[in-house]
Amino acid sequence: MSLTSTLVSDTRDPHFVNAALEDLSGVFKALSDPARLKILRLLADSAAGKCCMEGVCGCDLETVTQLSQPTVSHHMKLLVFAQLVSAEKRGKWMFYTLNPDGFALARAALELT
Amino acid sequence: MSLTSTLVSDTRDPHFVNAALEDLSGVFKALSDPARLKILRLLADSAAGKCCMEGVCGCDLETVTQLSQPTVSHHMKLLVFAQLVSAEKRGKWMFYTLNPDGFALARAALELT
DNA sequence: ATTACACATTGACAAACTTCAATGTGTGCT
DNA sequence: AGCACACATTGAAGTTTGTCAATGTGTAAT
Repeated sequence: MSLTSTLVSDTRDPHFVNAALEDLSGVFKALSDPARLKILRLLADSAAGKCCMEGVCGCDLETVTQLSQPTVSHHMKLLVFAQLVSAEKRGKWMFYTLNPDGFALARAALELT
Repeated sequence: MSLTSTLVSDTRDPHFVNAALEDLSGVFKALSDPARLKILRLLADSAAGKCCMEGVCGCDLETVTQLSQPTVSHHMKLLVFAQLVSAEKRGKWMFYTLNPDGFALARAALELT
């Protein structure tokens, strides 16, 4: 079952509720690290006002976050898995852009108040 | 600085940005555990349609989450600290209700897409 | 081919997290 | 006073997470 499919599932079905809870905790876990939040903010800022789907490459994220290359790679893997970020390989570089899917799931889950 | 004060701060001020990032990661961390998500969902459901500010007591949360009393107490402490939940002592019981502040902060942070 | 670069993976380690048993604190009842 | 109940705190065990050095993989240039 995909992450997004749980969004439109019958939330009274215990199976879907639990699945959604698992996916949700993964999304929020991905959001729960300062380094990853900084990365997301950078991706959001770089996306604004530029031409279509440019993205930010991994090596730039190393300099911004002051983290090692394996650590950045690890963080991006989590963000992509949580569908908060999309990754696209172009030549030697990986370009990252925000993925609305994870954000939509998180936002929907926060509609409790 | 309080959690909510960062909501209305100038987000271009690096000091406030970093403070907000720290608080944010705390809120999302509080949201990143399945047991705590289940608790929040229960609080939301119990709040709907009932008379003003009744709340759910801790002992009921033990039975719902199938967790020990110290574990539930630990989770509630985190949720209250993240301002996702408000706690009120009435007699022997602690009554918990959703706190909109933490949810508002989280929602505001997700407005990146 | 060789070199250089960007990224992924592995292994390891310290820190943080989740959980519970044991114990402490406060409240209300008899 | 004494007891029972609800919750908090402490201490400990097992798991997960964040981080980096070392190494592997793939791409583009010389």
